[in-house]
Amino acid sequence: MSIFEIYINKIKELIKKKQKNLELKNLNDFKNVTVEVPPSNFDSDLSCNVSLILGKINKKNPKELAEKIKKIIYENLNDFENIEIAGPGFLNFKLSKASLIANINGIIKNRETYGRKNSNKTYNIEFVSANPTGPMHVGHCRGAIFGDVLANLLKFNGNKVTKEYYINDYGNQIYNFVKSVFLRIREIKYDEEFINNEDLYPGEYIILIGKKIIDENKNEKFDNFKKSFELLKKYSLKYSMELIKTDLKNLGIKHDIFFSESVLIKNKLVDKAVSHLRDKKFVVDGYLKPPKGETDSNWKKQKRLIFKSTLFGDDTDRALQKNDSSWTYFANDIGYHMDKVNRKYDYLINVLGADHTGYIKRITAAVSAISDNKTNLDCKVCQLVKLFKNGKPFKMSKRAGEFISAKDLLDEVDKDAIRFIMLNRSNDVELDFDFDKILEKNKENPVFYVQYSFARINSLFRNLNKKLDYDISLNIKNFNLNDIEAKILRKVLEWPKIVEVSSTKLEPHRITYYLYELATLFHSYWSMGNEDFNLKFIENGKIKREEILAIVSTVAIVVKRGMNILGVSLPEQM
RNA sequence: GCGUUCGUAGCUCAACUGGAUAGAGCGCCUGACUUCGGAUCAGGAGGUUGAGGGUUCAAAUCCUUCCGGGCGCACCA
Repeated sequence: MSIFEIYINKIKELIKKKQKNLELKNLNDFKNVTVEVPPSNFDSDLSCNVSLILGKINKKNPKELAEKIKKIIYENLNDFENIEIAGPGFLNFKLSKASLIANINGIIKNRETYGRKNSNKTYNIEFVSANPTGPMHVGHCRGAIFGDVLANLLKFNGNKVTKEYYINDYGNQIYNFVKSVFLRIREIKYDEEFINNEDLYPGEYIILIGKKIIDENKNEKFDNFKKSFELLKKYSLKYSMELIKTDLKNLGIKHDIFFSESVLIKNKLVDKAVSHLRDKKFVVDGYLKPPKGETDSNWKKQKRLIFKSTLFGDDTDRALQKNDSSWTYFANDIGYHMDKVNRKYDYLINVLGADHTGYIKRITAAVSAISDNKTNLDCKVCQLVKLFKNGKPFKMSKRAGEFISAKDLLDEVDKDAIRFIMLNRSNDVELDFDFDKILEKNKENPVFYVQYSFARINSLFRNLNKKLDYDISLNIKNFNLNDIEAKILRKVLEWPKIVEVSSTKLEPHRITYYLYELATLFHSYWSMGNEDFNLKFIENGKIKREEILAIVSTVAIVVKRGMNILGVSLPEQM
């Protein structure tokens, strides 16, 4: 349990017990009552808003109520050295030396699990799901890393997480992809010019795939597209998935399940899902309304199968069949999601690119319909990545087949830096990715800055001939923290809160920000010895005070836990 | 037009699902290297949180009307 949970529970219990003395009629289950980190300008470790909340529902002056609660806490708990009432009625607590020591010891003792928010749910995270028509590009990287770190985070808390990739290996795009490979093969084998048009994939990788296929099928003439189609499809998909899997591997990502759309269709999962929804009357024969703003000249009214997604909050009902009565992409996706629902996860998460925002309502509607509102699907959108080099943006042009691929990125920048930078923004904000900054070894590069703090801590321990997990013993009689040490410890105590919020909100960027802040405090602490010789850590080869090692150890522990979740390496020396 | 998302310091962004005096980095100005690794640090200037209205003890955060950018918008995937 985190320090915040421990004290919120203690305070609640105490107030419940003393409810009459406090003349509180209504506790309302302590809804919205929290223990938080106070703003940094207050010299306190913890802060509680209980008197503001209870004051309001009991129509009492919050400051007066706070005084009473403060008195009761003093009389019943001896964890605090000081309690202050601040602002409109916050209770600010300063922990006693004994409880500070207990906390530090607890962190050091439970270094592997410190910060964990215990939970044992099952999650399915679908992410990347890049079309198998070509290698991954930079935008996919962001979603890939986001999903992977989310998985790490949820696993850290004790949940079971399945990482899944949906392969869209069906439909027109695959036809065009295979055709492109065919035409490239004709080009190589028979010197026929490859004439690009909008439906085809011109990229260089298509040529490579073509060459590989030629090598593996020496006797095949490739004189008839129809005849060669199945063979070409098999190999083309295989090789392009290999490209994608290599990129993922180089980013440090491994999915548990690759789920194929064409297998889904072959196994009639779509038919099953649709008839399931038809039984519930959510799928009917009907007519779609023409899109608004469209003049009806192009609009053909046609009877088709329709999913009534408006019953579940969508803006319009959605077609499940095309004009030729084959399934739409959405229908297939319903089949896929029914399969996920049937696999009985507690939570489903889809990580999507910004261009799929418009798809969210209908797919969440579908999941609600399939599961009778029992399964919750959370769609997280990763916004665009904008690349910069030499201060200038580069553009990606899909038409010319020129885009910056994950491989291009990995060739220049190591995976640690890519992972950290991609998470250095909230997922719903566009991200500027600067090739130059990321290669620098200074403060402008946050990955380096955080790694460097850990390296410095290791260097300190090396100088003392001690190991990082050396058994620190603190003595209550002469335990004393200076201002910066108290500040650092408060930051370290905040770690469980960061884990909790990041995982409940599914926002891993909070971890990168936090680690940067922690590293800043640490570097500042480290450098104080430059200003004032008395603040140096070591004298005559020995540590001056045991508290220093304790504080620094807790920093190392948290940095390590954080970077593990981010999947970023943490060298002991740089 | 509809939906969705964002708008916070000169620039790029945070802000603990409503909290206290809105915080970082870059850039700008001023300082600290006989170093426990200066690959760093200390200090300063910089804000009507796009605009107006509302909800309340408390709003960048919730509601509402505008303004402005991104993305999407039958039968593609």
